[in-house]
Formats: sequence, structure tokens, C-alpha cells
Amino acid sequence: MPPATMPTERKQATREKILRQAARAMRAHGPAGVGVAEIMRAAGLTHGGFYAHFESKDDLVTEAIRGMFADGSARFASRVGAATGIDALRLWIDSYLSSAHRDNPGNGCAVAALSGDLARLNKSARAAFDTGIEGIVARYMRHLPQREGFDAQGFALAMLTQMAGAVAMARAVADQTLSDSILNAARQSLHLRLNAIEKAA
Amino acid sequence: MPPATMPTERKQATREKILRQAARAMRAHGPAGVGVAEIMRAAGLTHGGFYAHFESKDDLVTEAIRGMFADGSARFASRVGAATGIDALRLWIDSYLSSAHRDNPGNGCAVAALSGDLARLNKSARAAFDTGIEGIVARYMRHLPQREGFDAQGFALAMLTQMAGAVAMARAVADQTLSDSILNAARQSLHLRLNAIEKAA
DNA sequence: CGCTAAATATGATGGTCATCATATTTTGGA
DNA sequence: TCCAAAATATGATGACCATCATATTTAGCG
Repeated sequence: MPPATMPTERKQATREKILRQAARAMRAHGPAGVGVAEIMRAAGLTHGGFYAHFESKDDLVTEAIRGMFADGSARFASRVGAATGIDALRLWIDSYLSSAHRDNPGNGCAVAALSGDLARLNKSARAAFDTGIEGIVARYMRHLPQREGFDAQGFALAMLTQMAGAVAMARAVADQTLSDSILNAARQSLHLRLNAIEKAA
Repeated sequence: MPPATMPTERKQATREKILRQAARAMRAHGPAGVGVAEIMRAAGLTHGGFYAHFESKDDLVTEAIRGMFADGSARFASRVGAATGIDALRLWIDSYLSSAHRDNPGNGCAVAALSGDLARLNKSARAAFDTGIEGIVARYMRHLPQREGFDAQGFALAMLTQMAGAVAMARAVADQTLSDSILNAARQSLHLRLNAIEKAA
């Protein structure tokens, strides 16, 4: 009989299946826009067993947010490949500000999908979000020059808010032409700024 | 007896009181995060009379969004005063990316407050949002140079997504220092871009 | 093959919400 | 002062949701 702190493999797998579906549904419909029963159904289970895996829905939200940022980290690595420095960021920007990302919030960036909801979530969810954002900023900074007179952290933050804001707004508007213009404008703007950084090297 | 198409003044005033409270509460807690009863209570009424003023909650949401953009237009004029051109935009950026705006979503910009929720709202609410965004872009463009080789509309869109994204993220994070850094980074970034536009004149 | 504990399912409970039918109050004119 | 119509209030209905108590199923071990 394994102790309670060492869950069996089946339970662990089920927990991860729930988390995956929760992360997808919450990015698509908002944490409050999806019910426990629906998540469990998507995971191929029924609603009652939920509390064997999570203390509460709030607990699930927090864990799902952590998972989203982990996914995002993997996505960055996969999209950027072997590129480094400004070139890596250029690849990432084009992938992020794409219609594919806009049209698939369930598998996309947590910041773009959830920024609006987070102010209404509890402390632990917001702490998980903070940690995730700090991770993203650190990642961007690794690809930015560290030199006098250039605020790499400030640039990373501005870049992230620009990208997430653009995708959120591109999802919000109803008119597709306007939506495409939003993505293109942000992409253009970021490439210009990266060119300026490179030239000033 | 006035015809139904000419509402009495009292009814009109009540309708506007409801709309004002709805706009405030929805920006603070999201359209789905506030109930009809709560809005009516904030307006000094009880929940049942609501349907004498609005067809449905969705109808209220749409009308409230329209009102938020009208407020935003007035706020821009008031903050910018007599300034024009890039100087006007500089004043607006500093006002928008302030802790005062971040800490008061109920009276702030609809784009920053609602972008995340809009993808989940119905068609008419999203159409009202589109119209509002087009108005903002037109306003920004009036203060930008119209010259060859400069995409004023693109810049206006990029500026709006940067600002709204930064405020949304500044509201989302729990750590106040990080939140302040986000606002400062976006402000810095926008001022640099405006300086470049001015210098290239 | 059968037993035990873990894992999952069923069904219920209390709460909240939008909506609406009906009742009461308020207003402005005779 | 009183009345009709408009404006607002009361209370109910059905739907949905998180949570939980209890029942059933499944997996591994003897």
C-alpha cells in the first residue's frame, strides 16, 4: 500500500488529463466560463470524482495556470529551434502574432488568454501567473543584448505586453480585416524595434 | 400620453443611471462577473424593473460598451487639453499608463478592461467594441503625421495594443513592483517610438 | 479466482443567476 | 384631491454550478 504522498500512476495520469483539458478550456472560455463537470467530461470522466484530484476549482485553476506556462516554454523552444539572440525573438514574434495563434486560444499563450481574468482570481492563481511572467521575461532577456544604456528587462516587458495585448485584441474584435491589421501592426512595430536594437550594437 | 417611442424623462434618466453603474461594474468585474440585481442595486433600484429598460442582459452589455467608449473619448479630450500632435499623444500615454488608471478599472479604458472578455460575448457587443476601437484609432491618427513611408494607422493600432496590453497585465499580476515595472516599460517604449517619429519629420 | 483499497460514478444540496408575472408606488393632469 | 398610466418592486421559476456523501467499478496481489 503506497503512502498517500506517492500517488499511483493511474491517478497521476488522470490528474494530468484533467489538467490538460482544464488548461485548454480555461484559455478558450475563461476560468469562470467553464464548469468542473464540463472539464471532467472532456477528460472522459464524470464530475463527482473531481475532488479526489483537486481540493477545489480554485486549486485546479492555479495548477492549470502553472501548466500553461510550462507549455509556453516548450512552445518557445520548439518554434525558435537553434536560433539565438534577436533572430530567435524575430521567429517567436512571427509565430506569436499569427492568425494560427489568434484562432487557437486553447493551446496558446496564457498571458494573452487570461490577463483579463486574472485580476478576478485568487491569490495563489495570481502568484502562479506572476511566476510565469517572470519566466517569460527571463527567457526573452536571454536573447537580448546586455549592454550599457539598454534596458533589457524593460524591453522584454514591453515586448510581452505588446504581443499579448495585440493577440487579446485581435481575438476580441469581430471584423476579421481589423483583426488581421492588429496582428500586422504589432508585428511590424516589434520588428522595427528589434532592428533598431541590432543596429545600435 | 406620450407614445412608446418617446420615453419620459424619468425613464430616460433611470436608464442612464443603470447604464452608468453597469459600465462601471462590468469593467471592474467583467460582464459575466456582475449580476443584474447587483447593477440595479448600485443604481438604487430593485432587480425586477430591469426589463422595463433593457431587453436582456446582453442588450445591457452592448449599450454599456457603447457608453464606455464615449466616456473614453471625453477622457482623452480632458487629459490632452489644448495639446495637439505628438505632444497630445505623450500626455495621453502618461495618463493611460498610470497607476491611477490601473487601480481604477471601473472608470478606465474599455479596451484594457474588456479585451479578454469580448471573445466570449455575442455579436452585437463585439460590433460595438469594433466601432469603439475604430474611433480610438481615428483619434490617434489625427495626432500623427500623415507622410510617405509612415503607416499612421499601423502605429495607432500598435500603440493601442501596447497600452491596453500593459494595463491589462499590470492589473493581472499580484506583485506591485512587477506591476509598476510593466507600466514603466510600456511608457518608456512608447515615448521612444514617438521621439523617433518626431525626429524623422 | 477473489479480496481489498484505490479510483471513479451517481445523485443530491444549497447557492446564484437571468428572466418574468404580478403587485405596488409614483407622476402629472383633470 | 383623485385617477389613469408609467415606473418600479416583490416574489417565483427554471437553469446552472461547486461541492460532497455515498455507491459502484477497477486494478493488483494472494
